[in-house]
Amino acid sequence: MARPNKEIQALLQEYADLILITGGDAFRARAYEKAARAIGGSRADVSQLDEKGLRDIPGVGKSIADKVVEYLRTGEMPEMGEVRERIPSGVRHLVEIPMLGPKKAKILYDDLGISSVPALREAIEQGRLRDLKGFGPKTEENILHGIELLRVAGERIPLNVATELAEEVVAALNEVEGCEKCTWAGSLRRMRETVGDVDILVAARRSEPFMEAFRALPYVAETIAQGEKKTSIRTSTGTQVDLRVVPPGSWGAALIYFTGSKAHNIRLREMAVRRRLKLSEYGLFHAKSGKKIVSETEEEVYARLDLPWIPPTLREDRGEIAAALHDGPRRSGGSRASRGSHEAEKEKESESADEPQQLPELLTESDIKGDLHTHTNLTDGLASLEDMVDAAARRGLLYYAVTDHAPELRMQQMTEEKILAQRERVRELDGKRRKMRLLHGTELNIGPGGDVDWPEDFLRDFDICVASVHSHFNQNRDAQTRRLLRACDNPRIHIIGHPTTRIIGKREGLDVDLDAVFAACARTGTALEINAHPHRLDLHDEHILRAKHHGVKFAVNTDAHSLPDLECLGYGVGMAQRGWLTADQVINTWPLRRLRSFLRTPQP
DNA sequence: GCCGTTTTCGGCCCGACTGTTTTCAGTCG
Repeated sequence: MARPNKEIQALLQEYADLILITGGDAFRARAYEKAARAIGGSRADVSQLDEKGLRDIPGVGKSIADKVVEYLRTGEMPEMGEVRERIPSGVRHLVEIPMLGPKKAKILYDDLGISSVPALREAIEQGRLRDLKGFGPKTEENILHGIELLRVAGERIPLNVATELAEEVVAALNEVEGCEKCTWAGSLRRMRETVGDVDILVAARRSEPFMEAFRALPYVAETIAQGEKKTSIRTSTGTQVDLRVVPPGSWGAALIYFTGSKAHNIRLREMAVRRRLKLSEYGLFHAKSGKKIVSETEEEVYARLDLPWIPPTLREDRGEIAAALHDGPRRSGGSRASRGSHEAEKEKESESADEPQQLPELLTESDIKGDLHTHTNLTDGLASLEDMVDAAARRGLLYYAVTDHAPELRMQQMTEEKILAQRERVRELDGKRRKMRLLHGTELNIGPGGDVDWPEDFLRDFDICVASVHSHFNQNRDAQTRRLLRACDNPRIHIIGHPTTRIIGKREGLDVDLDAVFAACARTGTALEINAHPHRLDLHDEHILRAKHHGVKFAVNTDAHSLPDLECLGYGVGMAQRGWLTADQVINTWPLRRLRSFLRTPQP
């Protein structure tokens, strides 16, 4: 997505936050927030738009359009400068703490002069919040917990942010003369749900031009370390990026080494040692002579260790080595390793895994035929039905479900009339965009007792029903579990959306007996969503691995609320891969006929 | 600050929950 959009979005959002913190008009703040979201979600590159074009974006009026034009022209927004001078930037970080909003942040700053998260923690520890109006012991406790959540998440960045950054760095370094190969490695390549720092690997004969180009990137704020083989920088948004340049002949070994995980690498090195070899980022060598054996591609290195190539998303030391040994090196062309040592290895590695299994034929993004959870501006989406459908069709989907929010999510003001009118329009558009077929559905709200919004006979006429928890996050474990089990038992519900409802770094998942839910899903034929939104990624890999054992089916959905959201599918696929899923276990890889039959089958 | 077929002023998603209070403010979705 266009970088200026994100920049403007952040700027307007910051301005909205500051309006609230200074006690300004809440509606004015909301207007900025809305405009920020609309610009962030807009397909058009705002830096290419004039005032008129900007005002065509819903929620952007004359005042905001003028400010944006001014900012794009001069790099400044005068109003912002003024308010920034009055409010230290740290005060704004206070509202990033869950449970702490602008009103409380203002009190903390006005009465106690607290202008940073560490200062707030200190003030709580010193008991200085005790006589502040509206702050009790429970609030203190919640704030401390919120700070902890923030700290844990704050050191890591969301997968999409890291991906966008890595794409830019790789694109820039690919332009440097002498670049033979360039890609990202590390936890980003393994598609972990959050990323601590971004690792970039280049294959080239000379490293200096790359180090130089790297340090000169426009968003580099500081150089942390610089040398011949490695340079580390920090971006203006605080993310560390490491660049390693290796000789082209070492590419494969280096890519394995820098992709990790550490545990996976240790296992590989142990296997090398048992073969009287030595594995490093420069290659696989004879231990005694130091003579290089292989190092050019990942496949070669794995094969020489009697393994097929292992997909990066599996390299977490969760049994993938044992599974790969089970398969042997055949897939990658094979080697002439001695039979005896191979068999011994299998046994040894199998001991450490719970049960020997084969490497799965992993789900890939191209296996996904449709998206089964999406929104439009009929509720809280940013784009119209027509635009969402067009964009989905352009992405090559064969089918697409429109599932706007049901009435219990009251802020969306859904009614039967509205959803029926939408259904008519969906029927008209069905098959009209690159022959993509449309399903009309809804995202129901699972109430505190497990009931859902609309009556049974109204639900029957939807092609598909996703049901999700949007409220009452703090019920006790028993109640929460009963609630979800009741939803699983509802024959009208096909998919449980974002099953744990966690928001990465913001909100923990529900306290619920997930194994009971997984078992119920398997029993009733209710699919579990793998929500691809980078802030959710829910279920996550470990849950998927557990659910899979129960025999559950999954749906990898974007939950798109805007056109760019449709592009997030790959993050969900990454999570599914980390959960060792094959295409057949994911219902939206199925042909439409099979999917429809699954949706129609009355559940026991 | 934005918006409009009930409009150019006066609304602005609205209800629930939590923790603080003693009738309500702040936060969330």
